[in-house]
Amino acid sequence: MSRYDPAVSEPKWQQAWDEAGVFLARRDAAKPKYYVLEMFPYPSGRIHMGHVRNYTMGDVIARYKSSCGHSVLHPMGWDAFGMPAENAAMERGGHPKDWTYNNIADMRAQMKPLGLSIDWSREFATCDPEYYGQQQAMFLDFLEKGLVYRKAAVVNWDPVDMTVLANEQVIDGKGWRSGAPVERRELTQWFFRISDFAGELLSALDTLEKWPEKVRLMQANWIGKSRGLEFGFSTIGAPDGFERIEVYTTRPDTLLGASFCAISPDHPLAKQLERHDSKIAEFVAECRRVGTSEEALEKAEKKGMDTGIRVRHPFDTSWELPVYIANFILMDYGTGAIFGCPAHDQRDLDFARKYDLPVIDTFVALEGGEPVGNEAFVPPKTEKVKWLKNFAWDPVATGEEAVAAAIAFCEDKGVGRGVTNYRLRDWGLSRQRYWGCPIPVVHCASCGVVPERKENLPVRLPDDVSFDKPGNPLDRHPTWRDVPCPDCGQPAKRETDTMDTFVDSSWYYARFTAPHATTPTAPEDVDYWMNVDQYIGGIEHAILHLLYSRFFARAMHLTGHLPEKAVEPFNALFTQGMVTHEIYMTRDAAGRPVYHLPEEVEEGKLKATGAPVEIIPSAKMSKSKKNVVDPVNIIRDFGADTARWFILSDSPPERDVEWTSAGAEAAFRHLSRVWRLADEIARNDGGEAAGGEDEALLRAMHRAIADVTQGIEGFAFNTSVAKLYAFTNTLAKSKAGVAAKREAMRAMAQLMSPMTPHLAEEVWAMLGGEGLVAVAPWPKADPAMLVEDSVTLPIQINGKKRSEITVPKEMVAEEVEKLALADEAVAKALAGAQPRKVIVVPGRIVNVVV
RNA sequence: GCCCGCGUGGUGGAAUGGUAGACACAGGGGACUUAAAAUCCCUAGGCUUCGGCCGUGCCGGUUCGAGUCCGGCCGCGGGUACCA
Repeated sequence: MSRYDPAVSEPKWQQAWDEAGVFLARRDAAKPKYYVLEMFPYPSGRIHMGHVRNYTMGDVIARYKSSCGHSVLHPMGWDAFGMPAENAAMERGGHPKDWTYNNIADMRAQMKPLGLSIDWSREFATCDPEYYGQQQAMFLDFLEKGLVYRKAAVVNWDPVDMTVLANEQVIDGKGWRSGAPVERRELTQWFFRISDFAGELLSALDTLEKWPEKVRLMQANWIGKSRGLEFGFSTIGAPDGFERIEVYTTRPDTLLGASFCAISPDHPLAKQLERHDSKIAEFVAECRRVGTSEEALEKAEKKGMDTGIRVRHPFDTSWELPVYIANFILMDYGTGAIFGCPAHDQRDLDFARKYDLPVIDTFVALEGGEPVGNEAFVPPKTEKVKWLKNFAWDPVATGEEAVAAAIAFCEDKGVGRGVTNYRLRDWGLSRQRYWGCPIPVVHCASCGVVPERKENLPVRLPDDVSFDKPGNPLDRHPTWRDVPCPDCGQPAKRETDTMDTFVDSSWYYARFTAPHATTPTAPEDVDYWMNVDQYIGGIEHAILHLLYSRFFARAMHLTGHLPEKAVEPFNALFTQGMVTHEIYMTRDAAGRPVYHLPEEVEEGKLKATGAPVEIIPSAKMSKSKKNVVDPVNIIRDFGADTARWFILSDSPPERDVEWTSAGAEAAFRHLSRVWRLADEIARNDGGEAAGGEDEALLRAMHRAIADVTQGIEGFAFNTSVAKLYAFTNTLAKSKAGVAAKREAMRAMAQLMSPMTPHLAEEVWAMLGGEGLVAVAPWPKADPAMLVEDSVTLPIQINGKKRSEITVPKEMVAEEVEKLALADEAVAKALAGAQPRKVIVVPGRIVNVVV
């Protein structure tokens, strides 16, 4: 090779790694293990730069840990069930299974050239019957342990297509295909009892020290622990069976400011009323058209309707409050009914103003405070305020103290009880779709819901299905549905709902430890490999996927599939940012935007026509905006190492990174430069250095080892890259002798090997490195080579830098202070006066306060 | 709406509360070349009366010292339980 040619070099080294089997994960009692996992991809058919970024980061960690002497597990698989496969079948014909497996083959072929250190022998897809069969076995174990149950739940219903819609398929309250207004409909569905674990899932967050604080916070808020009061209003004029309305409130301290009671449109009382009252029926129907997502419900205009029913205030039976049905009350939270205190809650106040309800603002207020206008007064939780009116507590109390006192008072009076409530709801796993894991139960007219026998697993998806009609083809399958009851043998019907794809991704990490075991997990393998030491993926999974996985690991422990140590399956979590790109746009004759691929644009103009394009600032790469760069093209043009180097170089891993063609070219130029430098050093075998040059280079080398290692350990790959740039500059300019240069260049190869593994092998081989750099031990920085004799300190006057002095590293503070005060700039600033204060931070800074 | 982040030169970014702008991109200047490409070197926050002054989204606070900590805004992004 006479120049750096990744097209030749990269396949060569990939073959060498394969032949040496260096990425096969082996249980090795003599070594510490390290399990690094990137969130596995959905097989859309094309890899994108986000994948490249995710897997490159994982690869850096995997290769680095391997060099540090760990036995590394770094697997890859496919999150292969889900709606896109069914949509493709509906739009283009064909079968979801073929579409999915073809996509997997395509994506695997696109990924392999990246040179990732993946143990491909462990690959699986969640749609493999071998995988989902084990998932069904676990479902049956969960069922036996009471971790799964059935109840009625609300779904989005498209009345024209006669099918259930995902929230994503509801656009402005209408079905995405039919355009018909969506309705809410109740179905009996399966649920995991994740809410039973709410307290533990919350408290265990404290143990996840290597998780980002923001993720733990988001999960804690999602679980939403609250302490409140549950009590009953007795009703006047309500239908039989509704003598009381149970209410949950986190604000019992404001009970004396109550002015209305409101119930959810899905509350049993609302359902009862709508049967006999057309106006209520109309209003409730309107509420139900909003869809089921919390976002849609909360953003909708707050509306209510007076039912005509009244309730009595628990402290004063002559005090009557109206009962409204309100669209912002969620049936899933608390009891589906609230009381409103407009003076001290903004939403209640808006509601009260809208419907002309009383605002009782004399109850809680800061002394001398203004009466409530259109802004509610919410007492601070932890700050003491004076309560002008209260029923039991010290009038000077914090909001939290007042709540606790109010609960105690109510319990004492027998009008309610303090309860701990969680916002977290049980996890509904039923999906009315074909392309998912079948739920292994049978419905029998005489035996009820009967679990399938384990020896009959997997319950396979039938292949002969059609997608010419909307809805779940399993429902209309001629034979698959009809089976004998596993208990009594009478004709019965199989459950046609399949599982949420989040179930598939809630335990795949455990399956990777023994992907072909005939049980869900194998004890020796989970004992050795679990937990995942480093998990890497997008922040968009901060709540659902990660919370479900934490629940699942606990459930798997209770059913004997995971050891206790694995109930928190991910020791460390890293959430990466997105890959973004500028958007190039022109407009058609009608003024509508037309988007163009980056490769069709040059210097702000369309290559084909020369027409100028409008450049829209960087945004997440998406097909619809055409601001996508295909990794395959980058690898073709520059090689995988360039793609890897660039994606690691510019931005901190947790932030978004903007892909630019200029940046990619610069990365390629740098790698070429490193290659040339290595080539030059390898060819030059004569000459000795002038004195001191060798040491200077070797000091720089040890500095680079220390800094690059620190960058990798701290997930700051961009700073590792910057240090390697600097080290390259130093090496290129160095006048050191050949031996020192060779040593430095070999260190360069090793330090680069996690990021640009192919180039590193090439350079390593050029310089006579032994074996593969992929298996060479990680270099260690010599602490003696890192210390400097002297240090340059900035001198500040009143916090602004005015001068600097260079002093011996060990100089004591008093000496430094003396020298600093003698400095010309300082003397000038002082003008003969004494400084008020001198702050000397050893080794850092001197600040003179005048 | 609610929860969680993020905001630093023309651009991506660096900076244990301690010299803001490391490293790189784009730019400018130069060397080499018949020329170009490639490569190498130099330069570079803004303003300036050349004394300095101003600068990390905006406003305020804590501190000897704030990009960093606190409070309040603005903008953008993620999630919001059936997208994965």
